[in-house]
Amino acid sequence: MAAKQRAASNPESGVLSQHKVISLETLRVACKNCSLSSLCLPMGLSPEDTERLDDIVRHARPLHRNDFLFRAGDRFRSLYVVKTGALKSFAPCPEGGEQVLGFHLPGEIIGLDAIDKELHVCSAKVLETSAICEIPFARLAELTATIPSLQHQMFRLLSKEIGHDTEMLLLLGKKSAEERLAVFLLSLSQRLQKRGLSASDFYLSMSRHEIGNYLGLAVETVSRIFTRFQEDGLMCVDRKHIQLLNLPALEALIGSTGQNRRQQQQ
Amino acid sequence: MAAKQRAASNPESGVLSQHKVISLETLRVACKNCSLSSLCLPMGLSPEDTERLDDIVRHARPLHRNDFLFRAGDRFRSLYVVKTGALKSFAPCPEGGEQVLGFHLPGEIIGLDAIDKELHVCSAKVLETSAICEIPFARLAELTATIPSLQHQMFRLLSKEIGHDTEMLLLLGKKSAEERLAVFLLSLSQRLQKRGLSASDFYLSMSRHEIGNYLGLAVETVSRIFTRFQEDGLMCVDRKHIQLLNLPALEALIGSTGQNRRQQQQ
DNA sequence: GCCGCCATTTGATCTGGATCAAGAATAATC
DNA sequence: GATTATTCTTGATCCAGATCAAATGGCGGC
Repeated sequence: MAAKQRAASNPESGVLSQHKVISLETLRVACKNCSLSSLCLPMGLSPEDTERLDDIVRHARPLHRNDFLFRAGDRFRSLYVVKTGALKSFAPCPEGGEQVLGFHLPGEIIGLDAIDKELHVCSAKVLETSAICEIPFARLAELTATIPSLQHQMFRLLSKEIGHDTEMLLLLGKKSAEERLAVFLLSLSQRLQKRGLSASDFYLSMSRHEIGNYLGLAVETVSRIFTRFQEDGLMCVDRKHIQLLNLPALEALIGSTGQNRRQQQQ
Repeated sequence: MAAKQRAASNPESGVLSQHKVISLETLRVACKNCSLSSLCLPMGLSPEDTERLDDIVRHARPLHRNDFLFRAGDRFRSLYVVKTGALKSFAPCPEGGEQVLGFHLPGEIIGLDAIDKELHVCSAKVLETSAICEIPFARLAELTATIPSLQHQMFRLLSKEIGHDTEMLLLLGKKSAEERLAVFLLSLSQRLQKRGLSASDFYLSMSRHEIGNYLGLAVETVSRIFTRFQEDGLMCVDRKHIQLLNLPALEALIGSTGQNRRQQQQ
């Protein structure tokens, strides 16, 4: 299987969107042995509690590009954790388009927004072959009731998601196109780094279209700004392959530097 | 009880921002007698469990316009529920402005985004004299561990907040200024109605500036669109006093009608 | 390897809403 | 009640980024 050789030969390569196939063995890794546990639900749990959590986690077979993990309207049963690969979640717009709500990398949890109505209001679609852990929510809720630290971890995760959405609101409400792209690239960079991959050299698993949609920009704008960043020596773009050549300069773009769009409030 | 007489004498008056003074008695109302319990944490709890929740809730003295409930950077200790009045929450922008993140009406919970980092990342400021229940989070977490339905209610609340943020992302990412205002007005209308107030006649407790900031628009745009809506017979605006004259037409503005801004995806 | 489709880039033009600039209406201060 | 400071409205102008239009380049399918 192709993935095994890749993983064995080059465990640190920043390959995010390469056409790799997931080895079945990868899927059998228990939470306690999972390299993502520090990013995921088991974070901070005792070994015993981690094992109890592990008992309810289902390790599904890998999904492939364009597969749906779930669709808007589906009944909510489980949360999902990305183990390898990448997904996007998006909400259908009443008029027929969609709003990309997020991209999900290994260790990230999908489906938290569906707990309230017990209904998925957005869809999740696979961007590149992905292995995904399924956590039936009813059983998780039973478990959290008896493991205080897991309960707290769940509260934290839900809260973190709110905090993230809040940052996005600020981004969409106040930042220029350039700043949005800079934030996007740096966010990807940091998240990949946390997963032990390169912070400055990676492959995009999403299209320019999806990036634009996510950031509230037209495809053309995304493309133009990528070119501009490249001209300015901030990055090197080759199709899906991204190299960030000047992280500090990108960070500077976000903060006080580039005057952002709309007026500042009273 | 003051709340009761108000409800009895004029249950439909849409007074949201009038300079009313909160009776001290209002503050003593236990959760089980609170008219907001159906919107708030106790929702679905048994009478006994509600009482246990009530034991940990602190009823603070009323806060006045421009008071801070908490500030960005404060240590997180408690969640807050608006009992009467209105608040706004906002995040400071790195460059010195702020992004209004939400307006909070009676029955709504503030502070969920701070659980993760145990730090408030946004500030909450009082728009009009408000009575607020404080719920120390540590004690709430103890309680949720022993009351499964309360735990579930907490999960639901957190999830609902995520869902709400998601809607805002769609609004800021894809909708025109007109649609944003329509969504804003209808959202207020619906929330007031849930609280037993008029859905079509109310007072705004926030400035045009704050509305614009919240919706990612300039003040001038807010003002202009209010005038336009008025010219079109959709509403009647007099300073802070709003009367929605044609709810269906406003709703139509949101959906398929007005072609919205940015392109539809892939 | 060849064909056709889709994604991406680049250029030209258009426009919604920002920004600038005054007034007008209210509210706060003394 | 006069004075000053806000907030809100309205008009004129500007511009970032959308939209339109085309050329180019990869890639999947066969």
